[in-house]
Amino acid sequence: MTTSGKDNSIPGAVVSRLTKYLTHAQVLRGEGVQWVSSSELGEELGLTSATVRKDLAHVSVGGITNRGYEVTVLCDALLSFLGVDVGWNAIVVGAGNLGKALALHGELFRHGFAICGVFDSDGRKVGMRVGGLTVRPMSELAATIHDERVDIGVIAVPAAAAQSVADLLIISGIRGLLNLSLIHIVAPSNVPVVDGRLVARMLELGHAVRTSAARGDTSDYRLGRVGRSEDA
Amino acid sequence: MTTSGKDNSIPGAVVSRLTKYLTHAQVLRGEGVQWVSSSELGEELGLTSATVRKDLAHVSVGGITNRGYEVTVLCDALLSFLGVDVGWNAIVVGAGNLGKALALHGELFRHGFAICGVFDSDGRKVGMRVGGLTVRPMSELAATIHDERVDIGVIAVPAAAAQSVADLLIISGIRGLLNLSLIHIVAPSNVPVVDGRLVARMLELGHAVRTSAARGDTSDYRLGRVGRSEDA
DNA sequence: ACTAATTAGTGAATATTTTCACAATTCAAA
DNA sequence: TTTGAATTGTGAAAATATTCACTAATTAGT
Repeated sequence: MTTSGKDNSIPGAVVSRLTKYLTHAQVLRGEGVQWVSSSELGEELGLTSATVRKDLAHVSVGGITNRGYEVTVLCDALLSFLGVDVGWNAIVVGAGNLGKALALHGELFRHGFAICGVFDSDGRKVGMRVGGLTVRPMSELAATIHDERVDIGVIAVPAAAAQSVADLLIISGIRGLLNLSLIHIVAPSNVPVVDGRLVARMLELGHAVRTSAARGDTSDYRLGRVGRSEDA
Repeated sequence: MTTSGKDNSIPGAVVSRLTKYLTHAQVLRGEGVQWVSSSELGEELGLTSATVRKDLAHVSVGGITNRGYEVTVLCDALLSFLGVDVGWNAIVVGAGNLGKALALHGELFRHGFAICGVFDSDGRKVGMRVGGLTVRPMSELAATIHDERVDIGVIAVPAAAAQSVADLLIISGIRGLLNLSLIHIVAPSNVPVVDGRLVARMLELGHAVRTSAARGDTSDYRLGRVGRSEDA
C-alpha cells in the first residue's frame, strides 16, 4: 500500500519499461480486459514479475492482492505519470521524409504531443504544406518557441547540421530534445535529450542478428498475441 | 594487448554506445583528426574514459599508449564489428509516412542496409512508387524474404497489426526486426527485435522534461561542438 | 466460517555495470 | 639518454539493477 509515487529520479530503463506497460495496458483495455497481474505483464513483455512490481511501485498504482492491477487504473496512472494528460507542444526541425513523417504521425498527437511547427533551413522547402502546417524558415524558430510555449524539439536534420540546430533550440529556450540525427547531441543537463536514432538502432540490430546466427540460436516458437488467441 | 574481439555476448548498452563511438569517429575522420583518446571520446559523449576503454576492448582496436586510438582504425574496426562491411538486405512493412521515410533514408543505405522492398496490406497503396521501389502486396512478402535473402524486417504499421506482421515475417524466415510500432513485439530468441518506437521515446522525453523542471535544473551551458570551436 | 490458491509489496541476495586507481607503456622533449 | 607527461588496459571496488523468496492480504469456493 505504500507506492509513494513521488520518490526521486527514476532510472531511464524503468521509464522505458513504463511506456511498454502503458501501451500493453491500452491494448488490454481495448480488449475489455479488466485485471492484469504482474506475472502476466511480465510474461508478455519478457520481464520477471518482480521487475514489473518494482517498476509499478514508482507510479501511483495500487495493485490488489489476489487480482493484480486494474487495467483502467493502470492506464490512467501511467498516462498521468508520463505527462500525457498535461500535454506538450513540439516542433520538428527538418522537413525531410523523417521530419514530415513525425509531424504527420497521428499517434503522437494521441499521446499528448501537439506538433505546432515544422522548420527547415532550405528555402525551397519553406512554404510547403505538411498536413495542416506550413514549413517555416529557421529565422522564425526562436520566436515561435517563445511565443507558442514550445516544450520539445525534434531534430530531424542531417548529422552535419544537428548540433547547431540543437544549440539554436537550446538558446531559444527549448525544454527537451528528441534526436533523430545520426550523431550524439550535447546539451546542458537541464535540457534532456532522448535518442531516436534509427540508423543506430539498425546497426544494433545488425549486430544482434549476426551474433544470434553465430550462436546458432534456434527456438521453440509460439506465435505472439495475435496468433495465440482470438482477440476481441 | 588482449582485446580478444570474439568474447561472448556483449551487453546491449555497450553495442548502443559503440554506435555512438562510430558516428563520432566518422565525424572526426571527416574533420581530418587522426587520433582520439578515450577521455576525449568520453567527454564528447558524456561517458567516463574507463567506460570507453572497456567498451572498446570488446572490439578489435588496439589503442596506443600515449596517443589514444587512431581514428581511421577505430572507424574500420567499429564498421566491421557492427557488420556494416558485410551489409544487410531489409524490407519495410507499412507504406505510411514512417515506412516511406525509412525506405528513402539515404543514411541507412550508406550504413550497409539495402532496402529491397516495401509492403502494405492496403490495396490502394500497392503499386505506389517509393523512391526506386514499388509498394507490393503482403502476399508477396514470404517469397521475397526467401528469394532475395532478406535479413531484416522493419515494422512500420499501426499497433493493431504489428504483432501479426511480425509473426508473418518470422515464419517467413526473417532474421531480425526493427519495431517502429507502438507495442512490444514478441519474437523467438533467434529473431532479435530492436525497438525504435518513437512515440515511446517521446513519452520518455516528456517525463524527463517534467522531472527536470521539478528539480529546477539550471546549467552552466557551453555550446556543443559546432559552437565551441572553429572546426575544419 | 474456513481453507486453498493467488498475488502485491519488499528486504535480502545476486548479478551486472560502471568507476576507480594504478602498473605498464609510449612518446616528446631536454 | 633520461625525465616527465599522457594514456591504455585491467583488476578491484563501488554503484545499480534485477531476481529471489517470503509475508501479508484478499478472494473464491466449499
